Amino acid sequence: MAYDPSRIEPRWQQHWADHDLFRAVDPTVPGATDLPKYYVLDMFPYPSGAGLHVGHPEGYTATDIIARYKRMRGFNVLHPMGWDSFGLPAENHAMKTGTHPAVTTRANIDNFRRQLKMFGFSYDWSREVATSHPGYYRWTQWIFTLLYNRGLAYEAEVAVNWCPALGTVLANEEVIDGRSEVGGHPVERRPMKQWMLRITAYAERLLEDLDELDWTDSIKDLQRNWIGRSEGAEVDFPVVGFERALRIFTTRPDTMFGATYMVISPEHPWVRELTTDGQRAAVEAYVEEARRRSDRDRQAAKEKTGVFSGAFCRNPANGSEIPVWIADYVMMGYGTGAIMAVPGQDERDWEFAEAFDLPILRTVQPAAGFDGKAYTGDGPAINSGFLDGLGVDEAKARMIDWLVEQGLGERKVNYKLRDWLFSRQRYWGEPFPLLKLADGTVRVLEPDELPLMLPEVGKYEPAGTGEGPLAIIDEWMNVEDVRSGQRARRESNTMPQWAGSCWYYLRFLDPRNDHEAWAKDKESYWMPVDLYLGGTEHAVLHLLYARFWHKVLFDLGLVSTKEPFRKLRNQGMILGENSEKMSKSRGNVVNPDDVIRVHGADSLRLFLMFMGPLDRDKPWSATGIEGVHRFLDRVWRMFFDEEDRLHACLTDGPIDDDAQRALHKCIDQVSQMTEDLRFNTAISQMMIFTNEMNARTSRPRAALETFVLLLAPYAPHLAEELWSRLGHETSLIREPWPVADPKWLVSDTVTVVVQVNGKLRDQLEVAADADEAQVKERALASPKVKQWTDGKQIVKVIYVPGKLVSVVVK
RNA sequence: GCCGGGAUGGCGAAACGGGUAGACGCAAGGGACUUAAAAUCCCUCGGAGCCAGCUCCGUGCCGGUUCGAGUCCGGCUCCCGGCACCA
Repeated sequence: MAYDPSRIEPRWQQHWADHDLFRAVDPTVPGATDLPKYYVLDMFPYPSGAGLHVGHPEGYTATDIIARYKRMRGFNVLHPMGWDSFGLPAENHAMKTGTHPAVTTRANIDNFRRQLKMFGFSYDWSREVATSHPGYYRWTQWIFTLLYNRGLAYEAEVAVNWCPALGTVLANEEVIDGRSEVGGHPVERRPMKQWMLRITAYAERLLEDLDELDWTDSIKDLQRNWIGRSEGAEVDFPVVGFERALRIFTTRPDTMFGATYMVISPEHPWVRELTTDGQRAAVEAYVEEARRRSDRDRQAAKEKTGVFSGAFCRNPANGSEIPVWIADYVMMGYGTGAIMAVPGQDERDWEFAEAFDLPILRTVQPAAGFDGKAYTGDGPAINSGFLDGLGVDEAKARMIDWLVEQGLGERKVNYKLRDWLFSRQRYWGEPFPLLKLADGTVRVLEPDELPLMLPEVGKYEPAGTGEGPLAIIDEWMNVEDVRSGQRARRESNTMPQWAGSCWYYLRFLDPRNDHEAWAKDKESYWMPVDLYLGGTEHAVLHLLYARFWHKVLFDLGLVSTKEPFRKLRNQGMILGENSEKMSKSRGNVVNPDDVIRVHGADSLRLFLMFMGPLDRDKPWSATGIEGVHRFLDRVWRMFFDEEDRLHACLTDGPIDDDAQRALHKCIDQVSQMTEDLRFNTAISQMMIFTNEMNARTSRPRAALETFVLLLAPYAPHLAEELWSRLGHETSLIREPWPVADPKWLVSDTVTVVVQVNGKLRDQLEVAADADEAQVKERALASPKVKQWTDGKQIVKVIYVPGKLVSVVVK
């Protein structure tokens, strides 16, 4: 009987479930905290209608290997799974078919769960959560009230992507080149009242605390760039003929003597006042045009545009009067929405100055040989009064000191990070837990009023007014507030999909708690997440939002760690066989159901890990999976003969030295590589061991048993089957992980290579403890070496113990 | 443009305090077993040279450091991801 996963796998999955072997033991259970804890988490999926494709389980397999490995190493492992189940696809489906998104979502979740279970992942399914479940979103709403009460949630008029044809607001991702992704209708910017979260208040901490995290540098860099900290100064430029001064932000206060004009954004609140009558018509036309253009259009335009306001400012550095221009290359959302333009040292300003014939003055001496336009490098200040001769850094510091002294400005740090637009004009999301009372105040709901349930709606289309489908459910929208006795209106917007995923890792700690979002003692035991694995696509938004919420919860004393995810890794993408991204339209999607039917879950798990390094993109290969399947066949045949009996080659008694060396090398390598998430090479090591044993007519049973334990995290079904057929009556889930004995890791002899002038000329087998003189002597005596040294002068002989002898001749 | 990451056989990849380049696997070719096929097992498998023992070349390109460079340094090219008029 050959290896047949379809007979083995369902049985062991059943066994694990029946014996509840993956349950994480809560710290409230006596004795639980004697064990060290390990929290290993996957980024939970959105349960789409298409089901899993092979990309999903790549990361899940990696975390499952770690979860199983850590259990064997004696950890109390928390390894949960859930569903990020609010979201657009189910709502779009509802618009087409009228099916309630909850119904679609439930069916999709059932399908995802079924597929995940086929892989034999060791999730603690008793902790499953879904963000769209009222028992979950009740607490999402509660966290929103915490944010609100801290002043971190506010309503503001912000320019959003309004699509008149679709009658709805679109997210930035849904707008392609100024048109709607769906239907290709024009999209315009339109100010609308929206809920915002003040993530910018945490910008500095979100940046600083990255340092202590075990994340890859590339992800940290992505977040750092996104936060975009820059140091500089805010400076007041008095407006000629006005009582007021125009405040600008600059990172180059040292170049102030070279500021030859000013620019304010078309959205700047002073545009109207600063504009002179003579310029009014031109300015109004320009501002109107800028308003119509989407951000994307504005950014795509290469040519600088702008218009003179008619007003002048006085440059505080040198007293000169400089014109104030209005141009859309300055954005209202950053700094003060106004700049001093220094064309001599800024490429954008240079371009604008050239286009509109404005004066250019260099205030930094360009490096010798510089023949470009704006010079942004370092150099001594020139044409800059008291700064002349100073380098850029020193001149900046001196200028800021002077500005502060004169009361003209101050040191200032700015961030690119913007506050988080937190409302969506959608149905399938968390309703905002608040009431807008008749007296104009807002009351957030108390915990005992939650959850605020989503009402049933007749149709899922947007209201057409820019509001979501909830806006027209009159009996839900307009209520009497029992606590204040006032008439009140609810919020018709819902929260974005990011909301639920901001804190799910906390709910997993205490998923069935009806009284609080999580119990404090459970939180302090399990947190932080020790390993978090997911795709790079969430490198910025999800991870930044979750960190933000976590820090707020930390400030409120509700969590015990500053950061939620101690170690973060990203899995790469599984590409189609043609090395293109898998997609239905490309026809290269691989369905795990099919693969498991043919090869079994263990083969698929193993192949996903064997393809290459975890973090790299890798193309699928139908023959590749046959290869690992063959490996598992060979493992099987290492134990059993054709009649399905334990192989006659299996020998009892002590393990011979060769087998010991092979085994302990395998233990050593697999342990290290598993720990380092280098699963591809760990599997290679297991293949090497198997090849070696299969070549032998005597296979020490004790060595093979130990090998089964190494295999267990990777191919758990097969390992359990082997373990039980070797006579063990209990699952190997909690068998101790083998430990390599160092004495079998060193051999008596080592191969030393001999190089002459850097080229390999011979290899010597020498005793591991041979001394240097002895090895050198043998190397020089070798005929193959002599061939290259005869008649030459030996200049030097280098010896690297146990590795090589390098002979230098002339 | 800026910030990351990458480039090694026909293919996926190994080599991670500089020290035998190509482990392991796939594909391919040859052989054994078989009436035949599948499966399995064995052998070959970077390129070139009177393919025997051997020599030369070879890790995207050009230089450098070193006894010795896939690995370190300087300068490029191409590919992937992110940001993008952020003052």
